Amino acid sequence: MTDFEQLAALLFPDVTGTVADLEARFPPRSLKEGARVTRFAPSPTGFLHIGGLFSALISKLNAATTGGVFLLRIEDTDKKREIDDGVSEIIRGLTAFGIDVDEGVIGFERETGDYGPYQQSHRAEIYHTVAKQLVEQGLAYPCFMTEDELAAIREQQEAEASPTKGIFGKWAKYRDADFETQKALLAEGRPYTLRLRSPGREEHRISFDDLIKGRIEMPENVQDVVLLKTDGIPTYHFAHAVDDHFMRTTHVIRGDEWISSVPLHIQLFKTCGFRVPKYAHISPIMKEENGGKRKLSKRKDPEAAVTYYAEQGYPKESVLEYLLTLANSNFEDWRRANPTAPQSDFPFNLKKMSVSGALFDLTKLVDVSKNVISMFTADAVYDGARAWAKQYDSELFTLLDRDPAFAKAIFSIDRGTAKPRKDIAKWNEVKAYVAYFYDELYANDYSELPENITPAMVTEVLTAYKAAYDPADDKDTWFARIKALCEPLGYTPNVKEYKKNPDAFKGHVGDVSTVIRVAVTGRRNTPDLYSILNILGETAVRVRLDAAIAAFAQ
RNA sequence: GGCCCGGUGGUCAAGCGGUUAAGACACCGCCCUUUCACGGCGGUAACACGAGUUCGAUUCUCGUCCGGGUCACCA
Repeated sequence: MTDFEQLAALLFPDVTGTVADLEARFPPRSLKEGARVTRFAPSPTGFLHIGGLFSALISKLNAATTGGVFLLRIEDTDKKREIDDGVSEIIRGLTAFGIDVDEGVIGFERETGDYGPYQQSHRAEIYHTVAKQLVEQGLAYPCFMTEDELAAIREQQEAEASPTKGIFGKWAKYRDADFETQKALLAEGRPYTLRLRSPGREEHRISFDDLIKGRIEMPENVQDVVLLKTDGIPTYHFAHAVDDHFMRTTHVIRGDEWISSVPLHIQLFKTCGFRVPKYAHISPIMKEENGGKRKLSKRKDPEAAVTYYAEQGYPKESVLEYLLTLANSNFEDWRRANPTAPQSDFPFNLKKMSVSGALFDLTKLVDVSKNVISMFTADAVYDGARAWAKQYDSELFTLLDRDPAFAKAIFSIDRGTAKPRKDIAKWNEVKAYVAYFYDELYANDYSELPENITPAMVTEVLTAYKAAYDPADDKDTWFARIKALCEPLGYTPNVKEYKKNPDAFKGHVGDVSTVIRVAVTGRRNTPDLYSILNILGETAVRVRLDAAIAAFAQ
């Protein structure tokens, strides 16, 4: 037995299997040519970030459009930062936006697929098996440096303005320790980390082709990075190499904050004897702040959390649709050409992703969402609004739930036409939109009446209209009736005529309509009045008309 | 500071050596119209800067400036 082998046996007495066993246990996938295996690998440290959702979406799309596999892996190797409900939080966020995983973690302690476990905290045996092999081959070594020593080194490197920092060269105190020393230290029970014995040379440069950013050239990694922490848990880097190899990930899609560690990752894959996956680094979603750009921050920006969109009541389709416009700029063209096609039909292309970070534009989201909702059926609007209200607005929920047909009738106004209304961008706007249809929400002080309408005019118009009102009218007769009201009262049914000769009339048919509209809805601006009257029904209309007449009686 | 990446209207963005420099959002105006919304038409507004290369640079090269990322036993 070589010293390395003896050391490995000492370090990993519990490891019985070999890397070859793992290769057999997690064989290459039999997928059709070109199928991509992608993954979303968040750590459960808080709410799901909109940037996380974005990269999950991209990964999902890549797998889906190539007939591959999209898997969810939980990177819970840092128990300090972990939060209790972290995993559920992530899964809730993903499913809320319809991003279903093909494989991996699907719930608390629940997972599906043959390449698991998919939670890193359950994969210790796998990491240790690989680590052991690395030690046997002399590619990794135990490092007994203390936190204090490390801190001192950092300080010194800082003072010397050393361009490359970290543990390498003369700083790597235990890199070349002989077996006797190691054995003695181990016997003492000294805590240690397992470090990579980096084969890199400072003057070497490597390059790789990022699927989004293109060819990138960087210095080779020379640092003896930590592979296993003192507690035996792997660092991100080591876990990434091991997991993405044995889960047979073909395309690693992640935020571009990782780009600077790609040289390390490539080196890790190679020294482990793994094939290097393809990388695609996504630019972060940014926010504007006093003229500058910065990453959306979990702390400062409520809109960073995906829950924000659910709370506001943006349908998931809207958020996805917006994210897609950020992802592929030709998405909007495609959407115009295919207004009703499901998003999954869009031929997503990684290569068309923007290289630089986009500012998150809430205004644009609102516009996108209005378009999305305008394509919904009344039933879908009802369902969306009701589901939202159930959680966030009990008063609205009660109203909606009480009479579905009534609510759907409201949502049906102008819906399904070539030019649907676009009044609603998110469900929290629904209450205001439907308010005057419900006596519980309806309040009218007639303050919306325009300045030029006098109380006397209100009284005469309303009295006349009340007499003429016939709920059985179809739309044309209804409007004809209103026009007929005009002349006896001194208004003109012809707006153009009024504009030509404003002094000859008290007003025009628009003013008459406005009086009725305000009397019945309390608003100057509403959708089609005829529809509103119909939905309200004769009784309610008459009650409101009478109330208005009474209000202006004195 | 070292190492990377980026810089086209306010925002998202096409463009890849010769274009009147697309389009979308926002904004403004007009039209349609019983209000609003929708829709239609039109408008304001951009290649960070400086040198090269070239007959010709938004497109290529270099420099400057600006922005972002990263330099942990965090991911």
